[in-house]
Amino acid sequence: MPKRLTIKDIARLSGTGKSTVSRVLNQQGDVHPETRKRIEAVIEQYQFIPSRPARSMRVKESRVIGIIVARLDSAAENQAVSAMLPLLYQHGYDVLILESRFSTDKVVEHLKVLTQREVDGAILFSFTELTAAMIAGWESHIVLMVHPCEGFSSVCYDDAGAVQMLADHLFQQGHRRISYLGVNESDKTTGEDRYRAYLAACERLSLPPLASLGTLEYHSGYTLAGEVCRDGTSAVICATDSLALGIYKYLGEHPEHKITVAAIGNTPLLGFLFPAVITLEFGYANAGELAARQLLAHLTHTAPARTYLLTGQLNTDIAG
Amino acid sequence: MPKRLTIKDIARLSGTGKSTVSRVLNQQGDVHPETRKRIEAVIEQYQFIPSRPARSMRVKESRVIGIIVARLDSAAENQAVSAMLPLLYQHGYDVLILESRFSTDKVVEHLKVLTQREVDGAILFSFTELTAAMIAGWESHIVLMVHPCEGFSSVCYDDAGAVQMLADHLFQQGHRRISYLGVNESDKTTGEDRYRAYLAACERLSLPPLASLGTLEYHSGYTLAGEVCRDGTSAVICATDSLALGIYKYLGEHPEHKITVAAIGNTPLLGFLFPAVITLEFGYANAGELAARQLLAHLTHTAPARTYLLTGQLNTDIAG
DNA sequence: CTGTTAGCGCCTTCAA
DNA sequence: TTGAAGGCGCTAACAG
Repeated sequence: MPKRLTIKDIARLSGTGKSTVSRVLNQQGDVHPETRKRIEAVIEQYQFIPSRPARSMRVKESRVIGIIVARLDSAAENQAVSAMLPLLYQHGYDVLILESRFSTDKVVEHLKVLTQREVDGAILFSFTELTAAMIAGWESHIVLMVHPCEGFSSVCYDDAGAVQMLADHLFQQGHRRISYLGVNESDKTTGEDRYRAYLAACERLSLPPLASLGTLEYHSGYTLAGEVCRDGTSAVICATDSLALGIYKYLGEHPEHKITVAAIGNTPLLGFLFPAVITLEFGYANAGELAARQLLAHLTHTAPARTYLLTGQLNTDIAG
Repeated sequence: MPKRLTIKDIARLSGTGKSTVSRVLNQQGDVHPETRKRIEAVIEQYQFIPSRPARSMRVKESRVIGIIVARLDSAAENQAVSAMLPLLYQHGYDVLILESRFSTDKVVEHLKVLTQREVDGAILFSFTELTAAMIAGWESHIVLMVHPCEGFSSVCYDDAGAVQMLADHLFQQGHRRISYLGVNESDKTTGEDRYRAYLAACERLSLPPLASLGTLEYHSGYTLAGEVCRDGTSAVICATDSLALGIYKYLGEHPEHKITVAAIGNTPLLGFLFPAVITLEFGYANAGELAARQLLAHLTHTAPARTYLLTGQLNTDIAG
């Protein structure tokens, strides 16, 4: 056990005082270039790393940020988190990951824990039921994902634009019976917003709407598939890639239907199993990076709250 | 800003000294029941939480543990991690999650970071290339997942037993041509161990082996499917659930084959899309919990290194 | 430009 | 059983 060195040690080793060492460590104040070199050499030689707890205690900032995901096993959230981590670590922050499972209770509980842990900031994957009141007090050091909220920074997806893009694309391909398989409107973005956009698209393109709304799971897609694959439907837009998987299962059992499937999402599996699918994906990684940067901005110079709206990208690899 | 209280404050508030408060906080030493009650009341009333940095500094233990996963988006790893988190948090540990992407370089780098952060322990999702040398020094406070290592605690899966179980099951169902779709032997557990077990099973059951080895991705399963779906093969064992997805894609395009698919893994998607699949799953959540408990054991009372070998469970919902 | 000093909040002797 | 005192490693005045 080499017993970690302290700044006092390296002060002695480089023949200076603690404060000078501290100054070069935090690159603040003026230090004579030569003394600096000398100190840096010693630091390098002994691989000295200042103690975080000691620094935290003194400075009253933990250098920790919390991330509350809805589900640890969500592909989209995972991609976003993967993009955040390197950035945050790189800026010297530790990251605590918590899971809400879409429970507002869990969120407020986690937020309380994060407060107790004195974290410097947080990134929260939000959802419909979450109200501004639940995150009150965090405005200056939190960024929301997916769901915006007045007065808070957030990075969200352009749900309406996505459905619109999908509908237009299918229309251009000649489809005149485009139905929609979605999610219950109680979910604001994935449910209501996307459904509304579908209805609007039908209106705009003068198409007869045919839709069915269920839950997020692929089971729901399978169950509801029959309701949208009829009346001469030639294409269906799915609010979610898992829903599309459900439909494909249905189509596999009902080969008489010749239907084009389009979906929002980016499970690579979907495109692999069913190459004909048309997919629109938001850049989740990109979103994560944006969120992390915005949070960092909040933490360094008090930046104003800002909302990013990410637009999707069409993905029609195989289908002509 | 209510400005956090310190133990000094609550000492004053409860009319005692700092040390007494500290004693009840750490439930150590003898404290008069009455004084204790009084202090606890104040603590409760003000929702007092002692400062972690201050405690860490004094006690020289960070109460942080690191988890290095191979891939953030691995379903199996996610399940395991989900099980660890609550346990660890519950015991007062913060958790840092890092991603290795199967790179030994990343692992040693992360391990170094964890050392610098003075974490108390770590859980590492290991893989073939990882050698004992790379994790030297961690023996007393690390637990490995998936791959065992001499002198270190680990929780692993009984790969050989799993393949054996699958083979026996298929044999009992009357299959006499059972082929194998696996992973390159350069991967010790998923590759070599499972393949060897398949060969052994063939030997034992006097069946002619027919196997093909590729990579972990489902693309590989699709590509190699043709090589194992012939010579009268009636069933194929897949080393991995993703491989099974590849086979199913192939089978979908070659309906002339009537083949039973069995696989190790538990992607719920697989069973949903192809209910006839026979699946053997290790309890990943269970594994995670075990690992967390073992690490906690190491951290509290220096427990001896120990290896857990988890056996799988057959899953044949639909298939008769 | 640099060293000295004084705590940050907590735990741990050491007396009382 | 309890309080006072000391110091963990670091930063931020404050003198030089």
